Amino acid sequence: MKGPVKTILVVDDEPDAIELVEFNLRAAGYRVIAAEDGEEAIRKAREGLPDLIVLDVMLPEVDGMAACRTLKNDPITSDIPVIMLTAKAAEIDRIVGLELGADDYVTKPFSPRELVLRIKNLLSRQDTKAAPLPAKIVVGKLTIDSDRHLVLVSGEPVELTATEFKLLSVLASRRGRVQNREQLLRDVWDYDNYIDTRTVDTHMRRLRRKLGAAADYLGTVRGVGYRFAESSN
Amino acid sequence: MKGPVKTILVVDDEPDAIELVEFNLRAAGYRVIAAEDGEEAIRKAREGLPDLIVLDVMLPEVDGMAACRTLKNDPITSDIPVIMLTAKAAEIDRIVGLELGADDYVTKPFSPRELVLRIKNLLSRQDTKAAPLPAKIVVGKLTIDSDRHLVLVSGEPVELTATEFKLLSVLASRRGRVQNREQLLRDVWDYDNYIDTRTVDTHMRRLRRKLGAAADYLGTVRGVGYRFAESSN
DNA sequence: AGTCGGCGTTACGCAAATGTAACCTAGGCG
DNA sequence: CGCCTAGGTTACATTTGCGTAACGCCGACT
Repeated sequence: MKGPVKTILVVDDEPDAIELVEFNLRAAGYRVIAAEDGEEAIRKAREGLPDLIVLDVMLPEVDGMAACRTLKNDPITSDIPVIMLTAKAAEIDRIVGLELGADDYVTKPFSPRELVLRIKNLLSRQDTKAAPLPAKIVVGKLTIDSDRHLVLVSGEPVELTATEFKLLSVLASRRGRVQNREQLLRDVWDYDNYIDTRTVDTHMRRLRRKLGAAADYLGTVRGVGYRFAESSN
Repeated sequence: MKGPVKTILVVDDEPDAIELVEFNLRAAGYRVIAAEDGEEAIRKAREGLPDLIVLDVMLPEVDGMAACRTLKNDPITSDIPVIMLTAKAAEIDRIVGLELGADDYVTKPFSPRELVLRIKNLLSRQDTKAAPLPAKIVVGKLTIDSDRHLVLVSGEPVELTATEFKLLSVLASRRGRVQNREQLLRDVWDYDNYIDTRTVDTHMRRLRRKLGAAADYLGTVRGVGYRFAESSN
């Protein structure tokens, strides 16, 4: 399933840099719009509502950091992921400290490949974050009803704890897509970052045991994460 | 405000009929999935969870009426409005008499325009179903009469305070669905936000004690909230 | 003023749920 | 064939959530 074409707003004051990035993003299948200073960037972000913004730190007029802060404070644009381009790695710490709300950082010079990867990463995260968990999910002999907080396997109710239920719901709602442990910790444990990733394994184990016959749906993708699939093996 | 695209499941064994309906519904902005017999219809309804079902009365295998009854008896699909297609107007009375639970009837041949109008009508009704508290709720040995502010357990009146009564009513009116403490505070205590969520627990305790034998209906879903259910344990 | 019932809060203890660590198993690679 | 790593499995200490009871405030009624 292929989503609609994503639009990226690229902001840099050097035409050469713009051209390079633009060329590579187009090649990767994105639509690109460009801006050359912070003011233009904010205007185009508000008007074009791009799916992601690549923003150079150093800009004439309104500089990149100020632009980032403005974008993130404006409810219209605050959900758009921002990748900041910095000249020196050392700058990143300082920028992060300012809590501008940028979502990722890339140091110049960067390989176009790396930038595209980071963009993909951020966009996919955005996709999965947006969709709220559906109220009911029915797959084969498994039924998940969020309203009633009820799980049925072949019609028989199964008792799950709150965490187990949420884990199952998140996996099932992303049917077929592999979720790595970090994603699961983020989505099930709500940004509670100080939890060991192996904890996910333990809960998967508990889930599988309780689901019995329906445990087949919970597949492991070695080295990557877990996935909800109809035919797992 | 434009909601998400609605999905309609169309069930008919004549490909021509499906095609006609499908074309017109698509034109009206709906997503359409199709099924050709009752069994397929039930399966696709459970898995696809469409927002509405258009169901022909005459079908091979499991016929339309049986399918309708099955759909309406299954908690997963029972909320989905069903429009039945019948060949003769005279049939409608008979079908209504069977109390299948269908929400509307359209006789063949029908104008696509008419069908679309009825669909819109049913869907909008679905959206605005903000369910006010019903006047009377009777579940097993428990009777709640809002008008008289009266609760009976196995025919015996039970004295409840105003808060207890409202809490019980709200829970009972959402039978089966789990309500978290915030929801209960909102609906029972009317937006009085400065109340500790643990207060809900205390009132649940008082309610349970007063209800005695009927306290079984009040289930706890650990980590989530409370639920009114017929079989709690 | 004094009493009383209803309500929100707080304290406490038990049991379920949870996170972690340790050990075991199996798949992938040389 | 044996190592190595990722994940399965198990056990356990800790944490959390809730039932329960007791307290104190407040308004109504006497």
